[in-house]
Amino acid sequence: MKKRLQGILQETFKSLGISFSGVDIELPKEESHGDLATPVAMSLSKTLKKPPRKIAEEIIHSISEKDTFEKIEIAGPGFINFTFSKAYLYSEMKALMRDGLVFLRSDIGKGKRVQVEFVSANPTGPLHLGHGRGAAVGNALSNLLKAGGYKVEKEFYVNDAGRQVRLLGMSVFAKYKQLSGMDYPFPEDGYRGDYVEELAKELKIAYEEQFLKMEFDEVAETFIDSSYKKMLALIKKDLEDFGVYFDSWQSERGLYEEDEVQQAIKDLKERGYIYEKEGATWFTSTSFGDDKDRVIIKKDGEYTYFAPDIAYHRKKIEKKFDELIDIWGADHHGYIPRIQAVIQALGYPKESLRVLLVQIVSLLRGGKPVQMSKRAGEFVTLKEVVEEVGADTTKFIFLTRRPDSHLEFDLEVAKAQSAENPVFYVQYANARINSIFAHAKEQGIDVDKLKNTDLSLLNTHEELRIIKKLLAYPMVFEGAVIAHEPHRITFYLQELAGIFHPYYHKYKVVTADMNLTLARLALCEAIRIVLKDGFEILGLSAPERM
RNA sequence: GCGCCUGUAGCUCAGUUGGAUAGAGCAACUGCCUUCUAAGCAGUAGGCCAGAGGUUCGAAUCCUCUCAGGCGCGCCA
Repeated sequence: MKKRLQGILQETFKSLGISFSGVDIELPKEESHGDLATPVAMSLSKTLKKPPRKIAEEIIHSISEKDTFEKIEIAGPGFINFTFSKAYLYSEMKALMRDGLVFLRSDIGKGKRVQVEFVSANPTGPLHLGHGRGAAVGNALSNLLKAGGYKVEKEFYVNDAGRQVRLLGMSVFAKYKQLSGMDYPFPEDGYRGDYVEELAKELKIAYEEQFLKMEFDEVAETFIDSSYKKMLALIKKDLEDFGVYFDSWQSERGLYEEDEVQQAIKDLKERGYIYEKEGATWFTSTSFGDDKDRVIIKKDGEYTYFAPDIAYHRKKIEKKFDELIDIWGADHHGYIPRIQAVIQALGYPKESLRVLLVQIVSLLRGGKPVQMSKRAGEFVTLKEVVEEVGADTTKFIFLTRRPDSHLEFDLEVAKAQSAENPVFYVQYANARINSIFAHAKEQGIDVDKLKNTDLSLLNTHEELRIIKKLLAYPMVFEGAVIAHEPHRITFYLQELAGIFHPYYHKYKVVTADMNLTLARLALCEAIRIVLKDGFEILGLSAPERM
């Protein structure tokens, strides 16, 4: 639809001798403003030194392919509003049904390789709701980009080295001793969740009392490794239950083992971005706009957490992806300048890495904040939320908001709404269509004949409105891919369902009039194709009956 | 103190990167099941887009300032 108009306008401009690249075409909000509109006459008014309406007139006058349109109007301060002819709409709808995804999606990525890194939670405890938001957004974004012609790799960075997993091991060790009645101090900032006790119990069963007399350092490896591995397995399981799968799990330890950390520092040193001061090793991130230089090797010889992060991003960028996307919790936004400094120090443009911030989720129950204290180990996990309100609902709530908006997730509202929840509203449209088809089959209608249906029988206002909405999908899709914004798809689906349900209520699809029935079934089929594509991108299920 | 994010209907949020008379869903009120699914439909009501300036044909959107909330500013991760 848009492409066609673009082509026509391009030609028109040529014949008028006006050079104008990238004609702005938009979907008007108001139905009376036609199917597509362009404000181009207004933008040209200054350079051409003519009033916009006059320019619009000239443009309209020079359009050769009048058959495509039912009418072309000048409106308001100089908009040109295009209303497509029915014949054109039917032919496009036919193309949609024939070509399916080829019609709906467009190849924006052109095979470009992009890596999306998300969740990357420390394997020291279960995922919480904030991770869930990252998971839902990262997954939908990956699907969206894939649908838009990118080759996408989804990666989870596993912090399996360093202080945090060690602390987990120590916590489990302390619990292990305490379980045997020993008076053993729990680490200062240790992990206190119930899962720590579970891990300790499992180790006690496996090793009985053989470590009781030992110090932590003697058994550190056993306790750390078995603990974080179990947590990681749990995280993986929770993500799978949430419908999120990764292509790659990059281990932080692996970076040390493969000498990547050392190499990365050496690399930066050779480039002249490393210096020693007060016994520590520093990276000159201020050369690239960071507030201060950052320590990468401490006075005591230990690496800071930043060192493996440097190595990790160096490794990523040297894999030569065309685009790197990191999805972080907004509380980490302060790290953006230093990571981008790394990117630049390694000789790549800042834009090679795109950091998408996902804002904090505050969890409420009945309007009251749910108290969460990580230190005391009291927090609601993603798993619990998914069990309580459902995976589709949870995802949908995340995907009906911009990632950078602060989000209030009220468990009661999410559940109480469940009867009239937007996600069900959209899924219900799909279920209804399935049910229509089931009914049609029962009536002995040959559902496979839809391809040759006479679509011109679809000429009520509601039907034309639906067809136009379907034909707008490629524009919405394209916009979503370019902007990297899956939530646009969510809103589109709600709008589509929002015109299907009234239609369903007002008209019967399966009637005695066979040709009309087939035409309406074709319309339903087209809706189903689009809904299904949207569900797939958002990672939602498409239940056949509800 | 500095930096980032946010501020739109009673509540939760959109607003097509600057377009036309700012939109949904909840909640409230009035109606609709003998029909392909009522997880639905029809209707009513709800707004100083936090505030003040500026930029221009045109601002919720861009710039400056103010106010409010959130989050960051370690040789912690």
